[in-house]
Amino acid sequence: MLDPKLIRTDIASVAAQLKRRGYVLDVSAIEQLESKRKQCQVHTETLQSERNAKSKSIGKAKAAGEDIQPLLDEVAGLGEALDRAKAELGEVQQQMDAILLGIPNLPHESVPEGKDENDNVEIRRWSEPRVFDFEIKDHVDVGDGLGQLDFESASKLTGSRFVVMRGQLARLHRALIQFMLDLHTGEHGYEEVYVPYIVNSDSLRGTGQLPKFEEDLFCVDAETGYFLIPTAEVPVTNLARGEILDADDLPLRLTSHTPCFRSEAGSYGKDTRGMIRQHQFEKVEMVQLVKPEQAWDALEELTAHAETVLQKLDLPYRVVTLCSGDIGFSAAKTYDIEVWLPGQQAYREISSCSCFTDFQARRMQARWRNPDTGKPELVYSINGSGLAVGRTLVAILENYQQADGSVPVPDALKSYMNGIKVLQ
RNA sequence: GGAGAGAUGACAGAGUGGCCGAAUGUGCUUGAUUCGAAAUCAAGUGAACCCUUACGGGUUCCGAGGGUUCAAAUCCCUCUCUCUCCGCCA
Repeated sequence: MLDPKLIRTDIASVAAQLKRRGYVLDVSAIEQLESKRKQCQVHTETLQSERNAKSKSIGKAKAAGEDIQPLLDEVAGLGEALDRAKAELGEVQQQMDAILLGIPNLPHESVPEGKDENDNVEIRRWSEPRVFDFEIKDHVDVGDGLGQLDFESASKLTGSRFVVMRGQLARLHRALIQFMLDLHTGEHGYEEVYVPYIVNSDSLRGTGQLPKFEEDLFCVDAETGYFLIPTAEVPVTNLARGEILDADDLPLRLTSHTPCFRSEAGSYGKDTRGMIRQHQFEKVEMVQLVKPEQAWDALEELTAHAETVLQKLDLPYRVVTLCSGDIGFSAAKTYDIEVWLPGQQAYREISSCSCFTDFQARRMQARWRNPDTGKPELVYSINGSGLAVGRTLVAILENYQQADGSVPVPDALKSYMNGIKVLQ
């Protein structure tokens, strides 16, 4: 959520910044609603103040043993007027909230101008795609050749966009999770957290998935408003919801491994082959909650932490800055890390690292106490995948494959594989 | 699943209709005292929002939501969560 004060005082500038991302702010509607809100609120609060004063005098008169009937008569019509004013104000506020919750974050000034993903800017590459001297397979064929990757069983068990892994491959998948968590906790200064995989709608509103993107989620129970998490970002960031953090605890660095569940509504026909786009996948997530002045450095740092995973696995990748038209709803700036997939002859997203400024924090009232002012102020939130485990497995299968169909275990994972050096 | 108890400020804890945004204690901040510290004394110490250039004024918040009333932390209803005991269970 944007700062309502900013929208009130400088709506032209807000509209101009939102235009960069292709969002048209309905300025006149907001201005109209705002003036109505002001009028209603002042009116309502005046009535309330009046009622409070009168009620107080009734109390005093009664205590003094005076006749309170004249005072009661005076206040008689107030209640109804107040009810009407409250109802009107509530309606206006509800409309305003609905608008505010639907406005995306302002892109950071360093975000390149652009319309869609074609305008994203590559900022660096690491390592070179390997040159193969045999006909390469994609991960589906590699996994199938190993007899350890099974989409048919998964579709029998559930439906499309699920997978079953077996044996060494299943173990490699688990090893990746272990490796990533060990790296982030051991070398990057993150605290590991275990969190619920089902969250309530308040949490989803806090990080920005609701109310706008409900169709992307799996609802567990409409009655309770419980949803499966689409990313660990939701439960982990919401740990700070409604809290006032100690300045000494910042920056707060948390990492968590969770499954992620996405309905993938609207992506019919996209990435239907293989385990690139699944309804269920594992991810190790990094979240940082920081003071505003630390935020942009923290985004660079967190992105580097994600890159380290790929470097240690020796997987070629590039980093792109998403352009103003392609950044997500809640983000002010996003770096996508894209790993090289030989099977597709393309770089594909494997991590998305974003700074949300105070956008999420305002929605969830996540604050820290600034010792300089003594006042609670909104934290800045940053998160990124470190990494998407399924896609990392895909990258390993495709990049490490050998002519005979076997796949050597990356050095960084050997200690987790109980002696297995090659998947075969 | 059954029975019971509870949810108040950073924490502990009082408060059963008006004088309660809330006693008291602890903590914290500032000042006094001290060479300094401890102890002691004094003052201050929640949040959100609105109006106002400002000074200042106002509204809301005692788990959440609804209701009764001129007036609700206090009464009524619903829900959530916590604790104790029993049952069941990974």
